[in-house]
Amino acid sequence: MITDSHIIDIVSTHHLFSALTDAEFKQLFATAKTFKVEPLENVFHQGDEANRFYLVLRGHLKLYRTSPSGQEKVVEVMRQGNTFAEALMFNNKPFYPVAAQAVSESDLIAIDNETYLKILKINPEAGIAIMANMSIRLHHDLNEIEMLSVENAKNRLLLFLLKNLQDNNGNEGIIELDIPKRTLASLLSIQPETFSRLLKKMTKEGLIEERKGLIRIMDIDALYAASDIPVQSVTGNIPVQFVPGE
Amino acid sequence: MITDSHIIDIVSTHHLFSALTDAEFKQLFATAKTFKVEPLENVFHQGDEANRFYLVLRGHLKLYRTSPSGQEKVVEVMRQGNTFAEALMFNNKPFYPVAAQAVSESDLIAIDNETYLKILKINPEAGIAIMANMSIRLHHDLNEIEMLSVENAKNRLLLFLLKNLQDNNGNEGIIELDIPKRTLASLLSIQPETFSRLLKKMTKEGLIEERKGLIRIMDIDALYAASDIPVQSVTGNIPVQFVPGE
DNA sequence: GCATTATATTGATTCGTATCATTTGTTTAA
DNA sequence: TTAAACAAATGATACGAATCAATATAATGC
Repeated sequence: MITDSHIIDIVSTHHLFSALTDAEFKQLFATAKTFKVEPLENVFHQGDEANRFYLVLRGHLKLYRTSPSGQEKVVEVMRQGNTFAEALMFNNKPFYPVAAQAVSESDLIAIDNETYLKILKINPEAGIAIMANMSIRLHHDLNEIEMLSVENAKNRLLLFLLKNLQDNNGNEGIIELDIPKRTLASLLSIQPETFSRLLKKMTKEGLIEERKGLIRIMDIDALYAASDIPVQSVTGNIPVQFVPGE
Repeated sequence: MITDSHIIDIVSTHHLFSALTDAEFKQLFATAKTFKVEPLENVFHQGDEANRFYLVLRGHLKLYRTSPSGQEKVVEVMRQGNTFAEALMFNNKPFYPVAAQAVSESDLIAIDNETYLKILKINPEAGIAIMANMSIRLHHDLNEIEMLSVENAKNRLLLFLLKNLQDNNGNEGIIELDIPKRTLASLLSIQPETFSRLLKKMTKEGLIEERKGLIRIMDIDALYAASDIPVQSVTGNIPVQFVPGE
C-alpha cells in the first residue's frame, strides 16, 4: 500500500501541480479519484473518450497502440511520479490514441481535464507558473541528455572540464576541485581508477596540469580538438513521434 | 549568415512559438529584435534586469554564474534552436541570475517578456497550446533519457523486445521484424554483428526463438529476469522508435 | 537461370573501461 | 605520534562491444 504522505509527496512534486495554490489544489483534487488497477487491467482503451489524465502513484503501466493489422506496440511505460494523457488535454483531443494497461499492480489518480483546464483559464497566472516548472524541467532534461549522450569516459571528462573552467577568456583555464575526486568520478559515471588514469594520461599529453586541488588547462583549443563531442548532437529539433497527445 | 527562411524554420519549430496563431506571432515579433554577438561578448550580465528572453539562431553561448569568490561556473551551453531565460519570465524573476556570453559568433532573437506574457494572459488558450507542446517534449525527453541510461547492448535489446511484443497477455509474445535487422541494430545503437550474436546467444539460452521475420519470446518473465535494468532507474521509460509501416 | 548486390552470420582481434588487488599518500582522532 | 580510516594511484586481469575480415544467405535484376 501507499501512504497518504507519500501520495502528497508524489503529487506535490509533479510539475503540473507544484505551482498550484492551496485553493486550486483543493479544487482540483475534489474531483480527482484514486484507484487501483491489477496487472493486465486496462485503465482505458484506444479510442475511449479522453476526459481525464493520470498520475501514477505506484506500480507501472504501458501505453500501447494497436495497429489495424492487430499488431500491438508499446509506446511508453509509465512509472511512479509520471503523468500520462495530459498532452491530450492540452491539445483538446477528445479520444485516447493509445490504450493504457497495468503491468504491475498500480495506484493511480485520475484528474478531471475540465477542472484542470478551468483553473488555467480562470487564472492565467497558474498556467504561467506551471510553464515555469516545465521550462526548468526541459532545460534540466536537455542537460541530462547532453551528458548522457557523451558516450565515453574521456569525452565526459572533457565536457566537464570545458563546462567548469573559470576565467576562460584567454586560452587557458583553471578548475577548482572542491569535491573529492571519487565523487567527481561518480558524477561523471567513471570509476575512480579510470578517472585517475585519464587525468594522468591527459597530463602526459600536455593538455592539463594537476596541482593540489586544481586542474589547469594548458590549451583550451587543444582540449576541444581532443574531444569528439558532437557539437550540436543533442539540441537539434526533436522529431516528435508519439506522445500521449496527437 | 543566416537566411530568413532558416530563421522562420527555427522559430516556428520551437515549442514556445509553434502553437501561436498568426496574429499572436506577428504581435510578438513586432517587438522582437534580431542581433549578432561576437565571441566573448556578453548578451547580459548577472544581475541585469530581465525583461527579455532569447532564442539562438546560430552559434553557441554559455550561461555562467560568478560566485562571490570570483569563481566562474558554466551552468548551461545554449545552441541553435535553444531558448534561454524564459523560465525567469514565467517565474517573474526580475534579474538574470547568470550571465550569458557568446562562445562563437552568434545570432539571437530577443523576445519581450511583457509582450509574450500579455498574449498568454489575454488568451489562455494560447498558453494551453504551448503547454501541450511542452508536455509532449517532456515525455519525449524522458524517453530519451531512459534509453540513454540503459547502458549496455543486451539490456537495450531486452527493453526493446519487452516493449514491442504484441499479444503479451499470456507468458509469451511475438515480435514482427518488418525492418531490416541492421536498421533495428542501429536504432538500438548496436553494431549489426553484435546484434546478431546477441540474438543467437539468447536463442541458445532458450529465452527466444527466431523464425523468418519473427522473434518469439518463450518466457517473458525469464526475459525480465535476464535484464538488470534498474527498475526505478530514472523517471520514464524506454524509447526506441520502431516506425513500422503499419 | 545466373550474376549482382544487399543483408546476415561467424571468426579473430583490438580497445575502452570495469573489476580486483595492492600500494602509497593523506586525514582524523585516540 | 601513532594507529586507524579514508582517498588516490598503480598494476593485472576480465569482459563487452567495436572493428576488421571472411563467408554465407537472401533479395533483385537481366
